[in-house]
Amino acid sequence: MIHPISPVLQAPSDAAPDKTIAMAVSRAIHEHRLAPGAKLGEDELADVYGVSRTIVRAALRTLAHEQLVNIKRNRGAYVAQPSPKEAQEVFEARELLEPRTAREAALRATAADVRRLKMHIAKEHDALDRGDHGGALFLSGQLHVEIARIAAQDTITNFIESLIARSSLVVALYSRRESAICEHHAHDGLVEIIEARNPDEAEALMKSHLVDLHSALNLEATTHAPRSLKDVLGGL
Amino acid sequence: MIHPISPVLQAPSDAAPDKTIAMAVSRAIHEHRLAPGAKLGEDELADVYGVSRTIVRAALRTLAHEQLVNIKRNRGAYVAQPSPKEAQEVFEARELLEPRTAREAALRATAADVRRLKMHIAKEHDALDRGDHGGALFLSGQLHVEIARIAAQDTITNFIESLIARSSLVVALYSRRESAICEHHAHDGLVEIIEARNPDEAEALMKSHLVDLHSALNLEATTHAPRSLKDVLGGL
DNA sequence: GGGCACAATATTGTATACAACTTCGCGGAG
DNA sequence: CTCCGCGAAGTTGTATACAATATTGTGCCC
Repeated sequence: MIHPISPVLQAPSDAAPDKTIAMAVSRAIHEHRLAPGAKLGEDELADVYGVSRTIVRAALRTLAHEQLVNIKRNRGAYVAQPSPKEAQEVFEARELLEPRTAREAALRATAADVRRLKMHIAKEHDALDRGDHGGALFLSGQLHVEIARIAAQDTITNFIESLIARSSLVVALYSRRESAICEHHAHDGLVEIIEARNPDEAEALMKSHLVDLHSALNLEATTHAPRSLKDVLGGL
Repeated sequence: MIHPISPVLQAPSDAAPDKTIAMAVSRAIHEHRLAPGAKLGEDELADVYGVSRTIVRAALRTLAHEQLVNIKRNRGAYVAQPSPKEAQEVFEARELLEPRTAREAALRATAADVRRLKMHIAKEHDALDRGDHGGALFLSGQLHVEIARIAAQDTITNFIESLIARSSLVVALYSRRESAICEHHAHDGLVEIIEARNPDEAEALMKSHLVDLHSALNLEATTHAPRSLKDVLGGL
């Protein structure tokens, strides 16, 4: 079976243009080039990508459905700012879904799958070495998607994709450690265990990996409210 | 906290018109008034709802994202026809998510919540008594959403909503018993246990309820392929 | 009579024009 | 000086016009 979704989050050039734009913006969010709260003006985007607002609106709608973007009627689209509660929920959901997919992946992974995962990790290391922080962040999330994909449960994989995209926003808002990227050794370990076809350990390791990530967040409602301008500059 | 989503799947009249249409179509699918595979012409819908194609297209896009509708580029939108594999996945995902929400609901349900659930069941019975098969089918699914809502995990609730919508299509395609609606006694039992604040039993009962539903399906790939015309009339 | 090519029709995709709404700035009244 | 209201500018929402693509129908050729 051929994976229906492009593994690099890049639309083929002959695809629907709105999907191309949605992916480009999505990627910019993943890589923390677009901060939570950033305004996404329609004319501006239309100009950047050389299409009409019609297309841009379709793309924004897609992103809104994935909860990466907030569309306020008559007031425009903004990169989403998950509340602490939402952030909590995203990770709880991941902790529910991903251990299961890790287990399934350990059961089903082919040699080719494992090869792909290893290549993925190599790219991740490479990006970090090159100082491409954004790229590493993005790839780090995508590894989780790749693992879910091996489990061959498209429905759950789609959920996970959506959760990982939102995790990017959560990390941008609430990460307390500077580099809250998945530590590489964690990912190395995961892939090794999948290669070893050890479902129980894969499940457990994924769970603990997610708990680690979760606990690296600072979700105190008091410190980080959904950062509005008033809030940021309120002291003055 | 006020529930942000309308519990009756009906958009307020002052809301965005595309959401109104999306909900109307969604409901028609829920109630099996729109069969899987039905073509959803843009002009036709625009005419029915008295809006321009712009709005209709937005609505169709929303439905496509929920996987209730399949949009084939340049060829139109059709009510989705989940494959047996997809059907399987939908129920597996439900079996993973819903027992958890049932547990949580049993822990958190207020008296008002329980009252709402009971009223919901009453409406369900009522619809059946009136012979409103479609309405009963719809309400039956919505009860699961209501329970998820009590768990107050919006992220997971959204997933479940999406899964239940798709379940409607799955039932339309693969149900082997005539009335594959959740049996009322099953729902009665669920609500009772939630009222009794018994999380363990709630979790177990939801799980077995879903397994029941799942096993009422005939997912043999040979018998029910995604019904295309060729397939239906192939014998001639 | 069957099959293929081409024209006619219908439907979807995109851009643009216009309407509605929000926001910002100005000016006057208190 | 502050506050309210009004108007201008800018942005989003919707409808429509046009372009591109798929589908259907017709007629010619074999």
